[in-house]
Amino acid sequence: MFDIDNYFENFVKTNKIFEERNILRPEFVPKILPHRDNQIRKIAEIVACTLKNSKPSNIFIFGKTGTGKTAVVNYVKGHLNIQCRNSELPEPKWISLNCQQVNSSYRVLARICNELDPYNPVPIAGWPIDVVFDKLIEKLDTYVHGICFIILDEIDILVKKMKKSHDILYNLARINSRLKQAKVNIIGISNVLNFKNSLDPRVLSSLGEEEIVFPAYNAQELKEILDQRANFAFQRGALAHDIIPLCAALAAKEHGDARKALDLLRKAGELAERRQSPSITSDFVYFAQNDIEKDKMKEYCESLPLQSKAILLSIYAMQKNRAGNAIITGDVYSCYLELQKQIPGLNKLSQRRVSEIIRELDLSGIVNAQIKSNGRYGRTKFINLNIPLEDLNKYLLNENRLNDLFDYRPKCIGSNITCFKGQKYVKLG
DNA sequence: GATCCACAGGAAATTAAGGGTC
DNA sequence: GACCCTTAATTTCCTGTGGATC
Repeated sequence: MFDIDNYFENFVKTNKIFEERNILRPEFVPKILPHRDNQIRKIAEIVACTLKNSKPSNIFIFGKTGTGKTAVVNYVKGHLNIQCRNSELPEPKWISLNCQQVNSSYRVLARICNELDPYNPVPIAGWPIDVVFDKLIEKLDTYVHGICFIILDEIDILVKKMKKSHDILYNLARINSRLKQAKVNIIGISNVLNFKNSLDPRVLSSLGEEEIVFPAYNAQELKEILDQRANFAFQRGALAHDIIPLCAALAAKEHGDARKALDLLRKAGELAERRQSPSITSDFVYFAQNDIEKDKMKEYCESLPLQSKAILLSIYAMQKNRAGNAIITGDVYSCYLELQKQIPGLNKLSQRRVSEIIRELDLSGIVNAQIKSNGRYGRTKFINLNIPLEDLNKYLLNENRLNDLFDYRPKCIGSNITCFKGQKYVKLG
């Protein structure tokens, strides 16, 4: 039996690992941002005209996740605000939106309005979009006495999701011609390097006046970033000498993601602390890496809608019972139709939608769906689970409606015939 | 080289839901 | 309560794909 009192007593006695763990969190902005001098200088040069009360050019910032885009913008923002205060100029207004959460034209406009005037909020739905736009102009002129920077983080998601967002971005980029007093500057941030190609040329010419690319960090740069933070985050002697190079090397393998490197280091520290180890060793880093991956998968599976869980369960059932046969989209759909009848309150989806959900599962990394052509036997996805069956079983356990179906043996698996649109076909081997 | 299969996936249409105004 | 608006989810329709087979 676990001796909880003894554990707590030992926990207090063992050496502290962390001095200040928040320093390792991604939202922490350090006083110095290593290897981002060029980008800081470029943004500073563009926004400096704010100090002469002129509107800076709109900016597009590109770079993969964890390359310091948001941190650099926040860094410049802090310094520009201080400079404005020192020069007795009105401080610019900064409105930051993450387009993953605020992902429709209406919501973007409404959110900006509500940031400017939280006491008279625009409703979350119901108004015609041009009315919201007029309201935005009114609020900008009322509440902004200088420059208003609108930061659209992950702007590519907004554009990908909505055709109408092109119009809104175009209108936002040209909003200054309708403003009497305020001036608006747009900073678009994207993780997708070729995102520009998907933009309407009108939007691109008005919005992308300046472009800044954030390259990925290499292992040496990541090591220096980790060194800088670790000095303040950990107790002296808590880190073995090889830990930071190891974390940097593991993160560098994944397109130089500093956020991932910091996460890995923090998680390794937390594991060492929980195991009451006096220091962090490389084993804790590997455990942490494994834990981060598992946590991501678990969180992803648990947050899936019921339909996606049912499709995942169909792939699970096929893989468990397939006896060496390949799993293709048609099989998964047949199995899904069998399961759907047994899950209360679950509507039947079309094969088109099921195919789309399989694609989403593939993008998330939980399954591997590779398109292959079998000549005259057609072209389809060959699907495999990317995680062990027992792990998926655990991740889906929180969905009560699926609990009785983990041992389900699909009827379609017993025959070599599959049905589609009323026609029978011989299955692939 | 033409044909065929089993989808893949883009685009448009449809439906339902949530909220507003009058 | 009727009607309008936006959005999200899904369906329907359609064209494209790539390699085995004819």
